[in-house]
Amino acid sequence: MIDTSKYIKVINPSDLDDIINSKVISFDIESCNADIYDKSNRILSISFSCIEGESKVVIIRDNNIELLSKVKNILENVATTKVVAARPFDESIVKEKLGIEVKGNIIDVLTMAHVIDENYTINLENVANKYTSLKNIKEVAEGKRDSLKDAEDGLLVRYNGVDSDATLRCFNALKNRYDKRLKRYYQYFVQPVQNMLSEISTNGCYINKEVLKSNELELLILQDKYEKETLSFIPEEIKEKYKSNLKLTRSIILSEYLFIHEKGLKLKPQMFTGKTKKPSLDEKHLKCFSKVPFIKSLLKYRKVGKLLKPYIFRLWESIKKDGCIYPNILLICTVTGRTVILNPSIQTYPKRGEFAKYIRQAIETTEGWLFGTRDLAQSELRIMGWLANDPTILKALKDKIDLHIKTAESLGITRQEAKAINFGFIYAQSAKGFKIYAKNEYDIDFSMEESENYRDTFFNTYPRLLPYHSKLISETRKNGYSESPLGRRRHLPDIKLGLDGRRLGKEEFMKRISAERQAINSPIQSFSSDLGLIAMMLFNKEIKERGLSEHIKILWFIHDDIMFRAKKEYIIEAHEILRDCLSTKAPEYIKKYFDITVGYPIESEGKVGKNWSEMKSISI
DNA sequence: GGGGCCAGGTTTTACG
DNA sequence: CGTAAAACCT
Repeated sequence: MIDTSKYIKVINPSDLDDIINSKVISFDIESCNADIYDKSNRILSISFSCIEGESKVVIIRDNNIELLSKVKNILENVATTKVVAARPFDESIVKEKLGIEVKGNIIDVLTMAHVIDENYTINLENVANKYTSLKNIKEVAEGKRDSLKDAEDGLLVRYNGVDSDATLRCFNALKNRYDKRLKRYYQYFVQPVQNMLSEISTNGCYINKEVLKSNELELLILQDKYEKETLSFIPEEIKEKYKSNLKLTRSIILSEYLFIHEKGLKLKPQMFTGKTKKPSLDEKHLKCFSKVPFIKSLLKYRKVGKLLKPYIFRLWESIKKDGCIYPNILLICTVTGRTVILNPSIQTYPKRGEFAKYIRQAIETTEGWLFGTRDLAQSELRIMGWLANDPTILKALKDKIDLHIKTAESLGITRQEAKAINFGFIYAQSAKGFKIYAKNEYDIDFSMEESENYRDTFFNTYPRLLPYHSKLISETRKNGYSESPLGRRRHLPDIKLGLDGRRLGKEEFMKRISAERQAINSPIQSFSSDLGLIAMMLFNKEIKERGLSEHIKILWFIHDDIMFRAKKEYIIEAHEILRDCLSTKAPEYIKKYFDITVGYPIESEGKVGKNWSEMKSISI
């Protein structure tokens, strides 16, 4: 049982004196819901801890002015370090609902935990269970959490109190687990980037609802048309059999019509699903029969449906009262340090194909503003060439020869094919993997021998890649984790399977070679992402220092692409600043704080546009 | 003895 | 309710 006897409701401002006098405090907010920009949402209480096992909980819904001013003093005191769980929620909601700007160093214990071990679900309860003696903190809610709004003070105090207590205990436990290298990664990468992400989280992006509505209507009409058209091909016998729930999304109906039923198409399946070995129904396989009118129609129906449900309908849900979206950028989510964007999940928005414009047109700037994007040119290939010290890649970069063209020339294939080969082989794809890949992507049948030849030619062209792969694998085996140049770690226990000489079963063997490829990919992918984020952080800093905060607003980062909006008259300047942050300031920062010289030219390409559908390249 | 979709994600739907 | 498959992104 959790001892909640020292979680105390604050009555007088003086009850908070120990908090205001502490160097390190934790705090936690309870609100009606998780949506900061929801007008009906409000803060219920705020809890502080400065000693493990104790919490001071201020009930905000009582609206005690005297207490609120004390809370403001605490949160705005630059001299105290504030520890929270899950930035930037607490600081953002305090700013939005109470107008209080949290100042001083803000540290997120969930981030601290993720940097130590990226392989498990991060939430306060898990972290507390793993690192502290405070177990199962959800217990204090007595199994109910949905009605905190009307909960009696006692429950609110316990519920809120345990969170700030757990947060403080996690902080104390986790800081002892940081060695020098992790500390450096945290201090000079994680912390400043998280501060930047918190700052830009309030830079909304306008959505043109008229455009969205009319595109949606157009798609709904198309969807209806394709559905009727597709269904009309299916014979009555099959329709009758499934009449209780006749839908084109049901695999059983499609399979029966395509492959099985006497009155159906009787097609011979060529590709099968991974786990269950059923005839595949995905686009790739269906395209093998692209002459069949039913399949053409079905694929269109699917495309339109895909655009409507996850993209257009979900986008509506993300638009706030002011007509803007405020996407949530997560820094601690993926095992390699790539960011994830949610609400809406814009990093998956279609970019190519005839339907992409239906969603991207609605993401539009307001009058007088323009979007700018800048993406890192061939980021991961360049990083691989640098870290492997591969003479061919480094020379091509020096001579400004496109790396995909270089591969295309060496292997006697097109640039597009070379692109796929580059991305496959730099992360140690096998000849057999390549054979399957070439079949899937280009419908080219290579013999095993031809595939092996391509692989051999590739690695002869870039001779330092294989030795570098071996080095990464052996280092990861030794340490149990791979490490990026800046010090981000990826724990890969499976890489040690079979090293004791034990014969491995197929499954275990697959786990091991998968871990080996991950060991090769992780440091590269991680560094690429970190570099972009450092540049973004420096861009943000530069914007503030030049007094341009009202004219340039950073929006988000999609793996190698930074997106911002700027007033028309500042768009050129914004691009110039960001370009310099990427190619010059970021490597300077990395040299200064990590003592690493980035050994390849960092180049980026800029685009500008009124909406996200029609972005045009610019020569800056 | 050889095995093998390059890696990292989100969201939706159907199904047992 | 968890898993698999599908479709979208870098």
